[in-house]
Amino acid sequence: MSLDDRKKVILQAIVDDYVTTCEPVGSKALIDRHNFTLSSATLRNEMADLEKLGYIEKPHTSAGRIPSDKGYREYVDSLMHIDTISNAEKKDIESRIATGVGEVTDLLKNATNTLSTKTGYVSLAMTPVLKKSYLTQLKLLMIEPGKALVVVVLSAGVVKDKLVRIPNFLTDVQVNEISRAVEKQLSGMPLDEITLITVASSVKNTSIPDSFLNQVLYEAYTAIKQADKLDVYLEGKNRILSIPEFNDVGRAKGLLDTLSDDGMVAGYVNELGTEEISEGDDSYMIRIGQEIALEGLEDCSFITTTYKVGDKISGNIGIIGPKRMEYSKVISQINFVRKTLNDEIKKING
Amino acid sequence: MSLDDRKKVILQAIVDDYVTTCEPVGSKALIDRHNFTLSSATLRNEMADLEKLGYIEKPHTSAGRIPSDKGYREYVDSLMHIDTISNAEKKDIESRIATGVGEVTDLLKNATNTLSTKTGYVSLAMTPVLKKSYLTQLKLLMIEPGKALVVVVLSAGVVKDKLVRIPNFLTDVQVNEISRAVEKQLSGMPLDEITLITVASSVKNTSIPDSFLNQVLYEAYTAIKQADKLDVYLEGKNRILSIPEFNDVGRAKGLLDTLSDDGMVAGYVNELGTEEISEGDDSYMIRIGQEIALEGLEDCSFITTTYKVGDKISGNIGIIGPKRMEYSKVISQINFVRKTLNDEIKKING
DNA sequence: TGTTGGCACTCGGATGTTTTGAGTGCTAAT
DNA sequence: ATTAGCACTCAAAACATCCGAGTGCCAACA
Repeated sequence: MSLDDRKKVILQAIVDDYVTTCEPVGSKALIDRHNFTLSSATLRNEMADLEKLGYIEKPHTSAGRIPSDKGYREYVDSLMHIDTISNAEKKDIESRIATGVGEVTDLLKNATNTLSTKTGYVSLAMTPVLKKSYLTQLKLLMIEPGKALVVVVLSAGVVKDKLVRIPNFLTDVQVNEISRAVEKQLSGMPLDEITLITVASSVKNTSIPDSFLNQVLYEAYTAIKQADKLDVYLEGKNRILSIPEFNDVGRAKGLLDTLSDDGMVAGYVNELGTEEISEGDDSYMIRIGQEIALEGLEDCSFITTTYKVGDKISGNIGIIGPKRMEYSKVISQINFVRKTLNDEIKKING
Repeated sequence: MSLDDRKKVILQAIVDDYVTTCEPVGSKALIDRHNFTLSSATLRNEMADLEKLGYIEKPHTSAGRIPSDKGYREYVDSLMHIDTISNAEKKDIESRIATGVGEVTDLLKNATNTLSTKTGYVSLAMTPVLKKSYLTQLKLLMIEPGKALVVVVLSAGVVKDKLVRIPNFLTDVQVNEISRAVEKQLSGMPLDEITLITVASSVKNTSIPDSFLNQVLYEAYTAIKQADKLDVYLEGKNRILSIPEFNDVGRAKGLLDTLSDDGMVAGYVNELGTEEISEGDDSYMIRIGQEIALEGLEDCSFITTTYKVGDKISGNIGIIGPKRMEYSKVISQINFVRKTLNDEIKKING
């Protein structure tokens, strides 16, 4: 017994109905809402089959059916047709993303914000994976005696900085000297090849005592390594509380607690990101329910896609919502956000 | 009829009990837990009086009493005695705050984090009020053709920066020239005296065409103004979901929605901050329930205190919790965090 | 006059019972 | 293979009951 066409149509209808009503759907209700040329009895038989095959399940004996993870999977893989997105909405998304932008991270913030508002779910974006990028500039900027700003510029156009302490008596001129020497040595070097040793060995023959020099270089090193860190933008966490599935404070807290651990989310998404995403214009990845290996997300789906910074560097952007989600709509939105984001990044990085 | 000593003791007992049990307290229970030399009947009379006076109220006819806002107010103003804080806890707080610190904002983040963990409530801190401070440095740093980093250093030791777009053909040397000119003109100037005009008029007689120069200066100006912005650090929002009062998703959402509007919270706290806080070592401000003019915080209390950066500049730090809160404990913690924060800031700004 | 034991009363919350109705599976007829 | 029909299930809603911590008030007492 496998999924014949009729079963597919029925499964599709069940998912569609459940998504909109959030209530288990029964044979009668299904007949009412769609004009099947079927009796409810036949439908029941088919539904019993679908259940045996694992595509739908019953919360309890005398209730309707809800899609299982496998059912959703079948749905997103081969049943749904992706929405088109109206021109008005396109305009809206474009203007939201392009507003008040100075650098790539601004775009990411805007994009997550937009996604969250548009979908009504939690959205997230990660900064580009910088490991694959290299250092283009490093500047030490004297702020006042004992304090300097390390400015790190990476190939992806990402700029990070860090305020560090330096020996009190170092002069403006000396700091400049170090700055130039380090930059000369390191610029162009891939980030993961930069070690404390390469940094330390970059400056030689200066008037500055070694021990102090090393202190400065160490700070420069940590600043570089810190720039390497993945940042996560999560938007719209509060919206979780509006989702019926999370009407229970306990559940909501479970989910929110997990989400508030940026590192954990980042790690997970990053891992996913290494999996293959086909290279089309409309490519995305979906993780449904138990497929998500994060505590508290058992009733959620995770839809991510990738954006690009230049040729090789990419990052992830996507949303987290309930399994019971209007996939077709959300996916169309994500795809358009991704497209806009890519375009805008190109504009910035010219 | 006013609050005689016995009534005060009773009110105190009611608040204490209610805070720990989260259940309306009745005459019998009160007698059981405290060894009053009173019968429950007398107690009932006294409680009826306290109710008439508005210090306590009944959720419904046949229930015990809970403190009213006025009751809490009386409690915090004259009934409670502030906890002392153990040495172990002091050490803990000190180490949490002083760990991994580079600049003042790091301290603030650590401090809010500490406060939230220690109290179990939401904690918040605001960056120093910068209006009273002045500009000490302004640097334009060429990143690549068309892009520059504006670094703004303020008297409070606060460093902010912003990546801006500049005309493509401007050279490193030209950017430096502008940078020096602007800094020379503006450094030492109070932030609120800096206007687009003062910035624009700071550079004269250069080789750069006016229209392009103006573009750069405009970006510098917005960067300065942006540095002027108050930042709010809010920590531990999730903890709200663990508070019995907010076991209801609707309420929790109301509160969280308000809190997620940083600007609104900042505005409110800032307004409060202008009110007088006495200058003792242990000074704090409490707003209880309806006294808080923010939607969704009707069942909350707001405890804030101020920290200092140098002589004149100060910022706020505090917590938001349920009205039903162990005030004495929380206040002692806030005070110690404040003290530690002040000490550490002095260390940094030396 | 303030205190106290006593008592009738209240009412939210817990517990138990009944009803309802949408849903199911199965069977026999088409 | 499809379908009408029927007996059965069970969560949720509606209704009923009970319990007890709590109250206010009164009359008696120090």
